[in-house]
Amino acid sequence: MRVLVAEDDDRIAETLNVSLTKAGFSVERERDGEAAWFRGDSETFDAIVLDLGLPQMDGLTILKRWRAAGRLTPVLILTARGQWEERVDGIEAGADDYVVKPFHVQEIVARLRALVRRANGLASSRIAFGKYLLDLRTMEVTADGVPMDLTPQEFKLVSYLVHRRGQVISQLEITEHIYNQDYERDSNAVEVLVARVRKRLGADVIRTRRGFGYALGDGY
Amino acid sequence: MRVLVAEDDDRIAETLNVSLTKAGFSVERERDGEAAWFRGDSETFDAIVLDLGLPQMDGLTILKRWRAAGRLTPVLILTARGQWEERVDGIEAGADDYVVKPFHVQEIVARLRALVRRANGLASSRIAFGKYLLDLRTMEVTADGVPMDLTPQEFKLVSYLVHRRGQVISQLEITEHIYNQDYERDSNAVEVLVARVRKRLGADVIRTRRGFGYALGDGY
DNA sequence: CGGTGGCCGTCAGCGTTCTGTAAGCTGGAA
DNA sequence: TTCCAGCTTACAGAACGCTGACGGCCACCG
Repeated sequence: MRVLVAEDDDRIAETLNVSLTKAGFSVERERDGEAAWFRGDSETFDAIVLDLGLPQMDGLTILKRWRAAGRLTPVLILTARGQWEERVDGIEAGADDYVVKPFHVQEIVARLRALVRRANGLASSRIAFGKYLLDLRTMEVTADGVPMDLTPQEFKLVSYLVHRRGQVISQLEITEHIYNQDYERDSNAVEVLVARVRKRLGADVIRTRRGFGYALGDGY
Repeated sequence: MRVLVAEDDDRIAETLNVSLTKAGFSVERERDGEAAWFRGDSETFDAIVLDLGLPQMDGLTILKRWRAAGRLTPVLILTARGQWEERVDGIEAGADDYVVKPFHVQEIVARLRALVRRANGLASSRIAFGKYLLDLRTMEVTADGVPMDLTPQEFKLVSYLVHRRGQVISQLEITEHIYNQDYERDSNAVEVLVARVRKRLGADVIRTRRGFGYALGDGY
């Protein structure tokens, strides 16, 4: 497990380094924002610990850039006590978790483990597709942070397609997965639903494979 | 906050039940190991108090199974005085904290609160959200030092939402975590409760995500 | 012991939003 | 051109959540 620690305070960084190493992570460290952004953008880590108050480039900016570039590496944010707006901003910018300073190192370790597990397992709580971000925690699909206001059924459909990205899925399969068992065989409910999603997210999001079913559009 | 107490001794269990309930937890209890394991595996609790000496299935086994299955619920272990090895084993098996019998109930309460807080990434027992301050010890919500006089149920709701800030929580989840097991399936108790909290703290505090559930409002 | 007040779940009614259905239309494939 | 899978639109019933009123329950108090 490779972790990037982006933290300018030497004392904190050293504490993290010791504990994380002991916990079996291999730790890389950067002290300024620009360097941190570059490494996070060009290398692959299993998780990143990101202090919001970095010199050169602000932590939030870094995070947003990564997310905009489609980097899905789990990010744990370090924020000063009581800066709750920062936390909210951080989450909206795409942080997967945050910890308030001063913190217990054990906590960071535990949370990093959880993040990595979640990211490796099937269930990451945030999935990017095209310009959209699907968040299972908030049950939201956003484009650049703007919520798309999907209804429950619409969300289910998108969510299902995204989870099976790259595959063509028949109407029957869709029906079975997003409806209860008491569905009507001959019903155009799915077609209508697809139309509704297209109206919200754009016609390209769902591609029709006439005679076979539907799939996420190219580039999604 | 929903807590599972896995304890075979009726007297101890009852003591815990009373104190934890008074402290704002909703308590579920199991007396034997197998039942405890099953419930901890299949339901979600915010914390678990686990006696190591349970009939049917040993506490350590239970804990290991939960951890092996990826259950991250904070677990506080009850262990007999002087059983030093048990404690070590417990920690290695994935316990988050332990208390030695005989114990002061206050200590359990305090430690449980700390566990729940830590599990949710909150450092202090006083948590700010928006202009409000939530104090878990006094069970009070204040705005600029002015108490908002929430009733116990109202406080539970707010507290739960704050602990899970950033997530959308379904009515079912809310019911499960702030009421005891004997809840009515079809009841609008939660809706009414939400309305009452909004009347006190302002309509924005709780956002409705129609068809999904509730979440703390933007900026909280 | 009876009265009072606060808490809280239930209920009925209402407005809003969601969603499946139906009916007619479109467009791609053969 | 024909045909049919899929699209579009309108609509009505269902689902959802909000509100105000009510009453049971319990603690407190005279």
